[in-house]
Amino acid sequence: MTAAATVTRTSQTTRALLGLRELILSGEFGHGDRMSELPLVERLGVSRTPVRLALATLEHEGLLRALPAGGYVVREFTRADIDDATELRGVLEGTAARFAAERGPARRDLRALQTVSEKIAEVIHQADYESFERYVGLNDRFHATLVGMGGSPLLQRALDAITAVPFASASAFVLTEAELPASREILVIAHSQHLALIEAIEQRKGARAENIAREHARLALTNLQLVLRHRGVLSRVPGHSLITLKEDTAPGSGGDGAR
Amino acid sequence: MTAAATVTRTSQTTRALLGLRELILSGEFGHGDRMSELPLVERLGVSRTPVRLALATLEHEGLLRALPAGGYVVREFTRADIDDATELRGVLEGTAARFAAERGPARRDLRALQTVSEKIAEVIHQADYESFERYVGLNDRFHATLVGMGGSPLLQRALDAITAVPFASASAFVLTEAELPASREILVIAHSQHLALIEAIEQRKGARAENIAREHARLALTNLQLVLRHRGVLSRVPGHSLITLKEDTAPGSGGDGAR
DNA sequence: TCAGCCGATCTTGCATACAGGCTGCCTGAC
DNA sequence: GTCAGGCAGCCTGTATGCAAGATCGGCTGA
Repeated sequence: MTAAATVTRTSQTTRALLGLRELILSGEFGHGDRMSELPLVERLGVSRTPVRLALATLEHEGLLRALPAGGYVVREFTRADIDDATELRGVLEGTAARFAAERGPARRDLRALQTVSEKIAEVIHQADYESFERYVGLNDRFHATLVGMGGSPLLQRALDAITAVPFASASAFVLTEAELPASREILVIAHSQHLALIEAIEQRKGARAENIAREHARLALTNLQLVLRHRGVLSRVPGHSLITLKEDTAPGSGGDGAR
Repeated sequence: MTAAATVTRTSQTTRALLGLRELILSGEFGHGDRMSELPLVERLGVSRTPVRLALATLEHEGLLRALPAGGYVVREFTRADIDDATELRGVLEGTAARFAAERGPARRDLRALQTVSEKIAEVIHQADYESFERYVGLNDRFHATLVGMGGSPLLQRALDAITAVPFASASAFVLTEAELPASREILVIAHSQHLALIEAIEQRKGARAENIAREHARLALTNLQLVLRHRGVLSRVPGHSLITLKEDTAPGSGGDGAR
């Protein structure tokens, strides 16, 4: 107890939650795998109580599915789930943008969006991997600011629930495509949408802002299609083991199809 | 949900969850009240473990708020929260309607909507309290069918999260206004919107369906305003004790303000 | 050889014991 | 009289013990 005391002030439940999410998203468990408590206790170094609480939380988040007879299994996500989650993210972010426009954005929020946007403009004109990493951070900040400008905690909660789905977050595939040729063009398009979004909000054009945000989210699906044409890179996205793409069962190739 | 079916399998956690929700919504606890575990154990007749699990669930649902130092308090809902929740419900139901229209509705789903709609048409032309009760059931069924037609489990989840907010469900105020004169007119309007919605979905006009569903949700706010003009009836809505309407804090009246 | 039944083990759900921390009150000293 | 310090009670987080249930495998009988 004293040994790890310096490591963390976090509670056991938090440690269990983070550890479990990491285990699941890293592909340690595939979809359908049962999450028995005792092995997890051993694995995570905490007792059953926090593990059980973390499991319940992950079920609420949608990463696990509760069995009728008790216990949890890792959920499966289909291509349709990703499409749905992305579309819904667009709908909700669009609503946030509309709210921001209708209610009149705060001057400092607009400035924040513009500042992030300018930094993004610098980053996307470089092609190195580090720039892509910076882009992810900036992009997330842009979206977080935007959602915050909606001024609705409930909306924020709903969005958090949606983006818990693997692959549904705003910059899910950016790092994946860092090495793909067409990637930079997509970032350019995304940046132009950001600019248009800022303009629409500034001019308090709610409907336009909403539509732009929706279309902006759909760009992620273009990303997905791009990534799917280069199968190899998919495996570096966290949570890829939870996805089942029907056409993915390539005939004859075998590989890890053993399971 | 499945009311009678699960009665036999009543786990302690489920009992605690239902009991707690009942306690909170019935006004037993006001907003800001701390939900200590031991008193609840005594009250609900189950041990701390299921109580704790139920508390965590209610926090995920949004009815409770976790304190930084540990423990939970009953959340407070403002008028802005209700407005937001209603608008968001409209956005999500609108999305469900759009999905249904775009993907092409199943024949039997359309029939179901029409059947419910015809029954509603009969009910709204009677003014007795029983008819209002039947209306609530039919209305909920209409909305549930509509959301199901969206074909998106994620959307369904998000909507469940929204309507957990007191006053945000589709027929939150209907029973309240059963005795108010203007109520029947509102039901007539709602019914006409239902019909338009069915038509739009049938004709696969997604944008129209979406807009109608949004406006349909906003009708609930008209309801709310109507109810607020007759303060007395508000107290029979479940969860009213969680709402703080700013103008509602009459100065000096005291009453149960003793906390 | 196959099907059905029985038992053992694993697993979860529940209860409770234990420890640490926070709050608030009380008392003593200045 | 006031302030500070300490103490006690409560409250939560965590661990573990216990029992019921489900599942799986093996054995037996037809």
